Amino acid sequence: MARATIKSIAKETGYSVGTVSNALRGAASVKEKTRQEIQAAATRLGYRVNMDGLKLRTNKSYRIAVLVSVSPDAAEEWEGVEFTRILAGISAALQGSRYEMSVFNVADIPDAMATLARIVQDGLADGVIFSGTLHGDPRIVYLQQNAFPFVTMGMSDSETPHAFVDFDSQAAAFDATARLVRLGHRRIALVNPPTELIYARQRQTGYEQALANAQIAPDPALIFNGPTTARTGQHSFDALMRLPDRPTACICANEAMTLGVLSAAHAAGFQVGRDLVVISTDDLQLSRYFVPPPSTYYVPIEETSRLLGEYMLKALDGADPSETQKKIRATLIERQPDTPAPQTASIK
Amino acid sequence: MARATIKSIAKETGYSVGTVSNALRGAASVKEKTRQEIQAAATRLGYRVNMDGLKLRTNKSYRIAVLVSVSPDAAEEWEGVEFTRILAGISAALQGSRYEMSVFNVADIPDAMATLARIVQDGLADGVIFSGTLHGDPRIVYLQQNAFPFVTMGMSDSETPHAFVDFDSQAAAFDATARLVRLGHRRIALVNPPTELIYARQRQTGYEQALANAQIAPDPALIFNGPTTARTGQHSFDALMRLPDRPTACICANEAMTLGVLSAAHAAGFQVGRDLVVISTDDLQLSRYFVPPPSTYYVPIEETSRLLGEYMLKALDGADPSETQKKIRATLIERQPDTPAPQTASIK
DNA sequence: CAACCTAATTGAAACGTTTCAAAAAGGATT
DNA sequence: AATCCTTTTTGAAACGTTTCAATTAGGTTG
Repeated sequence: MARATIKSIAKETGYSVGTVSNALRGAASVKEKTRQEIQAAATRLGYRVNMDGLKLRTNKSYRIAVLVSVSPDAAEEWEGVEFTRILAGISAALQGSRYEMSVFNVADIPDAMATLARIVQDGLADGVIFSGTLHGDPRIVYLQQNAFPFVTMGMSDSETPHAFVDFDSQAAAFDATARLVRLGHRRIALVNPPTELIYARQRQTGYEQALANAQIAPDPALIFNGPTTARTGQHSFDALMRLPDRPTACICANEAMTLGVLSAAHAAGFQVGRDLVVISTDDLQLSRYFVPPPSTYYVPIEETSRLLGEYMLKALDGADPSETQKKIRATLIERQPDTPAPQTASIK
Repeated sequence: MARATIKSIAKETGYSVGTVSNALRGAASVKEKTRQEIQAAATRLGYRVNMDGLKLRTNKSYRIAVLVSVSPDAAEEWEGVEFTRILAGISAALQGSRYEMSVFNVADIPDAMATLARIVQDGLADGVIFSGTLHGDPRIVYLQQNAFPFVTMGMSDSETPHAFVDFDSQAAAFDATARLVRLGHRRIALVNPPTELIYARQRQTGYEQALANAQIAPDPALIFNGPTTARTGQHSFDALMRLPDRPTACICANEAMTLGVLSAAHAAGFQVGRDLVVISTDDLQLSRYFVPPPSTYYVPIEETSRLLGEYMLKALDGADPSETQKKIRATLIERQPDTPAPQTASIK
């Protein structure tokens, strides 16, 4: 038995194709009794709309493009792992809707721009989701110019409001710093993402605010920026240890960086937890298995990503940006005993 | 300017729609000169086929379904992370073809069967790729019965040959075990995936062969099976340490399990590398950052996954299974000094 | 009951593609 | 020049859907 179509339902019920189509979409012009009758037949025959016919007719793609940035060395490094969860979250939100998720791998920003141009011009998708918002993000500029629906993971500095879901990086960095200060730490390192990322600035601001509150002058030598990989963590630690006045604590922006710091510390013979305190922000919940397991600010990323999908659907529905913006606070998971600062930055 | 279609090319060149369609597909019935003329017009107008029209007409989906198994606790654990790479590889292979990749999340085997039924019956995809082959795998049985094209990651015990890409798990386990035996280890633990997975058996076989070669009787107490997560590694280690006669080495099936073992060892005050040797198999290249970094058998998973995509395309093209089967050897990356076995299983 | 209005239904066209029987165009052979 | 092949091109139908002008049915009103 072939798959049920609008036509077969029309034949079955005796109504015309047009009526069946209208009925199934719940158009007001169809009499309620008729609607029910047609609906019943549809369920009985196991009707499911053929998206190809629909797309062809409506000239909509019913697709949400998700831009996934994979840097060239991603294959060598632990980068972009969180995308698995992000995609899972988005796809969960799209379940039940007519939209499907389509992944576009992009290498860098120019590549992303080229991809967006294709998406917008060729109608490859009806909306876009991407992460890693930049200062004066060209992607946002372009999409807003073309009035193309999108949701970002991370807020932007765009004048025009748009849909986004963001972690409150500033608050997390502030809390982490303040916590360490409270324990007596005065020289605290910050291992941060590349400066062009908005949330790198947010983190740094939170960090500096907490220091200012404690009247500690920030030291630029303690701040590192780089790709959110273990390698960056490793290199940051190595550089830190070459400083004449070493830090007693280190705040990392994600698990990969944390892993790199721990790895380098071990290689250098440092005992983390005694010589140095490390605090992280979690992507997955992996850091509990690190040696030693660090305290961490955790955000359930999959759940958060679901919001991305939901906001996208709302945006496509014409929702006002004010309904599709959210900032999410991270929660602290304590794994290290509250190690106070050593009297002097200790050397093994 | 609207997007070019076959119709607009027909108008432009003066040929009929049918001729243009045939020409663009390179049908032999079209005169070479005409073909070139039409082809030129197509390029000039920037023609790109509209897949929705194509799909509707041909009743093909031009889609490759990839079954991604996410267990319920995947969100809590480091499981399925390698899928990011697998998907990237497959999608790379599909680049340039008319096929696109479509991800189907499935929770377990019954769920996978239900999904496959939908895919096959409703024509959701033209071919399927999945991993984690089982003994008497019902997915393979079903797809073969329905003559539906598929490629598996991992070989199967099916009578009928089919396309697959596999790691040579048996060889890797054999090599790892033999290497440890050579260093004097006699009690070697094996932290393995669930027994129903074919490659779990393969690993165990390789392990037992190497032991047999050295005339060491295998001890069932040293073999653990469970989800390939850090938690399994952790629990395995804890159980191992309760044995009266402890192992001096441990072979883990993937990075997550390795991480779990290292974590548990650290928590128990064991010094890995002195008290116990751990050897891993890599998914990503992450274990180099572990504390301490273990030696590992590595397979470039993304590159391998590309083969999955290529074989899928070949299979859809009607290629013989013999052309679409490959076993890949892992290469050893040494990170631990070749730690010999301690005189007795040492306790801290 | 005729006339009118509203509510409900129909029919046909259109989206871009492939496919295939039929027609047209060329050539070669008588 | 008539006939017959072969090569090339055409025209129309079909895939499943939406959309919209036109038609019909069903009531109300005068």
